[in-house]
Amino acid sequence: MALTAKKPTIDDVARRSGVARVTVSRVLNGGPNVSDAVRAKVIRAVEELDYKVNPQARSLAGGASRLLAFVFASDPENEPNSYYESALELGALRACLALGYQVLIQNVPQSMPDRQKRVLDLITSQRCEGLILSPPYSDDIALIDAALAQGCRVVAVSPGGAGCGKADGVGIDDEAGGYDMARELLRLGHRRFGFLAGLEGHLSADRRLEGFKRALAEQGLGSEAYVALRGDFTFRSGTRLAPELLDHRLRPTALVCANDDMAAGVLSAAHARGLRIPADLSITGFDDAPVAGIVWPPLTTVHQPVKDLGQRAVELLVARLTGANSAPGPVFELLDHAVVSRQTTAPS
Amino acid sequence: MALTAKKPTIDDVARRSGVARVTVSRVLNGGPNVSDAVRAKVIRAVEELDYKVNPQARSLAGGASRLLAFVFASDPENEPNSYYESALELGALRACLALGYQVLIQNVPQSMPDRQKRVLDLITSQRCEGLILSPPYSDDIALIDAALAQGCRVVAVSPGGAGCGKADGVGIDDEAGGYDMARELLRLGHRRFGFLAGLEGHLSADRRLEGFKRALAEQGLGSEAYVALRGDFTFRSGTRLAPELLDHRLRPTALVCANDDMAAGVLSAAHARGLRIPADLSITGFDDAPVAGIVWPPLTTVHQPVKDLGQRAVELLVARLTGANSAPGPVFELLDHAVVSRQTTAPS
DNA sequence: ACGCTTATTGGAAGCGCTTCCAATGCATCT
DNA sequence: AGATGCATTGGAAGCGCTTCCAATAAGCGT
Repeated sequence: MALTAKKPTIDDVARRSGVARVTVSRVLNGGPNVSDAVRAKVIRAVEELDYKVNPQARSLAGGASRLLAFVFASDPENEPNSYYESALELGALRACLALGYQVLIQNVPQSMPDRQKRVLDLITSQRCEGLILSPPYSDDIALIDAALAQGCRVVAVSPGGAGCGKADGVGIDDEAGGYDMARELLRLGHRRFGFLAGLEGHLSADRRLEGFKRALAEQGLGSEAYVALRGDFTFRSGTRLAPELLDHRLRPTALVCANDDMAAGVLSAAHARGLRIPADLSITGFDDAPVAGIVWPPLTTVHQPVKDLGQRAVELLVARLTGANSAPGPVFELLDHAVVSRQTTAPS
Repeated sequence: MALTAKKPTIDDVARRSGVARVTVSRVLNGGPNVSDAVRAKVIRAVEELDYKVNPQARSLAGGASRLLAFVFASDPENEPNSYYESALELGALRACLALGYQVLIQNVPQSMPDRQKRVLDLITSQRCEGLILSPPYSDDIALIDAALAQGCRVVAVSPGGAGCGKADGVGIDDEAGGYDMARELLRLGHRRFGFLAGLEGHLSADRRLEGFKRALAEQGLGSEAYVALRGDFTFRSGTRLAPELLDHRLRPTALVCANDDMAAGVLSAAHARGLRIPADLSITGFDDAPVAGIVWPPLTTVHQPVKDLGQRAVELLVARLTGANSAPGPVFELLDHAVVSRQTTAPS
C-alpha cells in the first residue's frame, strides 16, 4: 500500500562510507579508536542517508533497551487533576529526550489487587532497565526489592523513609516543609490549628505533619493545639472534611493541608459558609500546584520543584545504568522547597 | 553484579514443551493451525517458565514495533495545568494496555522552531507505527502528510476540519457545543455577550465560536451582539482579558470562554472587581475539566469525554494497524458532548 | 633495523523472534 | 486404491544491530 522506502540500515551506511559495519557502530556509539577521517566519513553518510539506528535491533544485540518505566498511582477517576504526576512525567520526559532514553508511563491505581505484578510485568515484558516510582510506590519495599531482583534499577521519588534504604531517591525535605509552614503560621500568631493529612501510606506527605508538630512543640504546643484528619488529596475530600475541622471544639484559626487540592476544597467549603479568607481563617496548601494560583484568594503553600524531581529521577537512573554513578549504597538527592505566601494567610 | 537469572527465551519454552520454536511462536501470536493439545502444552510451559516475549526481538523479526506516539503541544511552563492532554494520555494508556501496545509520549511546544522534525524523528527513530496528534497538531497537514509518507498511521484528536481529510479522527462536535452553550444563555435571556476564544490555530476550539454565532444568528443577533477576544487557554489569559470584555461598550451580561481555565481566570477577575456571579454576570467554560468543579461558584461548561477521546484514538489506530479497519478513506468518530449547568449562569 | 606495544579496522557470531516454505500425517473424493 | 486437499508441524533464513576476537597498520625503544 504505502510506497514507503525501506529505511536505511547500518549496512547501507557502511557501504556508502566505505567502511565495515562495526566501524559505523563504533561511531554511532561514540566508541574509541576511530580515526577522525573515518568518523567524518561515517557521519556524512549517516546524514546523507538520514539514517537512524533501529532501537529494537540495538536493544536485541546489545542487551540494553534504553527504556525506563514511570509508575504512578493516582486513580484519575477520583483524582483527575493530578498535577503532581503530570509534572513528574514531564520532567522525566525532558530528561529522557536529552539522554536518549524512552519512558513508558504506567498508571496503576492502588486499588488494583495485583498492582505489584502489574508493575513487574511491565518492566519484565518490556525489558525496562529503570523504574521511577512515585508515592506511595516509592515506599513499597516489596516492589522495590522485586524490581531490583530483576536487575532493574530503581529510583524513588519522594520516599518517606522506607524507600530510602533500598534504592536511589530524590525529593524535598517534607518534614522541613511542614515545619516551615507551621513556623510561618505561628509567626502570624496562630495557636489553634487544623491539619488535613493525605492518604495513608503516602509517607512523605505524612512527614509534613511531623514537621508541623515539631514547630508547634518548639513553642510548647502539643496535641491540644491541633486537630488532625486524614483526607485523600482530592478537592472533594477537602470540602468533605472542612466542616469537621471548622466545627471542632478547638476552633482552629488556621487550616494546614497536606496538598493544594485539599486546601482548595477547604477554601471552597469556607466560602460556602461565608467565612472571609484570610480574615476569619487562614488556609495553607502544599506543592504549589497551578490550582494554588487559580483559587480565590490565591493560596499560601509550600513550593516543590516537581518537574525537577522527575528530571533528576531520570538522571539518577541513567547515571546508574551508564555506570557514571557507582556508589555502593543508595544515593538520595534533596531539592529545595520554599514557603510561598499568597493571600490565604493573615495574622490570627 | 546482580545475579539476575537469564530470562527464558522462546527456545526454552519450545524445549520444555517438546515442540519447535515456530509452534511456540504460533501459540503466542494466536496463529491458526495449532492443535489444542499442543497449544495447551505450550501454554503450560510458558506459565511454568514465566516466559514473556521479548518485544525488541519480536519487533525486529516481525517488523511491527507495537509502538505508538502521542504528541501534545501545550507548553507546561505557561500552561502547566493541562488537564486536556493528561486525560487524553490516560485514555490512550488504558487502551494500549488492553491492546498490547505501548505509547511514547512527546511534548513538543509550538514555539519550537523544528517542531515537525521533532515529531518525525521520534516516529522514525523509534519505529512508531501510529501517531496520535492532539490540537493544534491535529490540523497540521504538513505533519500528517509527512508521517503518513513514512508509513505511520495517524489519528487526529479533535481536528478542526483541515486534519479530517487526511487521517482518521476522533472528536466531539465543537460547533454544536458552542451552539448549545449559546442556546442555553439565550434561553436565560442574555443578549449581549463576550466571547473569549483560544489560541490561534486550534481550529476545533474556533468552531465553538462558529456554533455560538450560529445560535445568535438564529435569534437575529449579529456581530453587534457580542465582542470576541482571543486568549491562549490559560487561566492567566482569562484574568488578563476579562477587563477588556467587561468594560466593552456592549456591556456583556454573559462571558463565554473556549475552555475552563480561561473561564476560571475570568471568574477570578470578576471576583476581584466585586461582581456577584452569576447574579451580575454569567460565565461559561468548555471541557468540563476538574477546575470547573473547583472554582467558586462551580462553572457551567460543556462536558467533553476527553479520556474517551484518547482511548478511541488508540483504538482507531490499532484497528488500522491490524487491518480491522480497512476503509479506503479516513474515518471520523464523533463522541457526545453535553452542557453542564452549574452555578455561574443565571437569567440576565 | 627488529621485535613489541598501541591504535585502528574488519570478520564472524549471535541476540530472540517471525517469516517463508517444505514436510508430514490423515481424512476425503472419484 | 490412488490422488487430492487440508490441517498441523518443523527447518532455515534473516530482521539490524552489538559483541568478541583476530588482523593489520603505525609508533616506539634500543
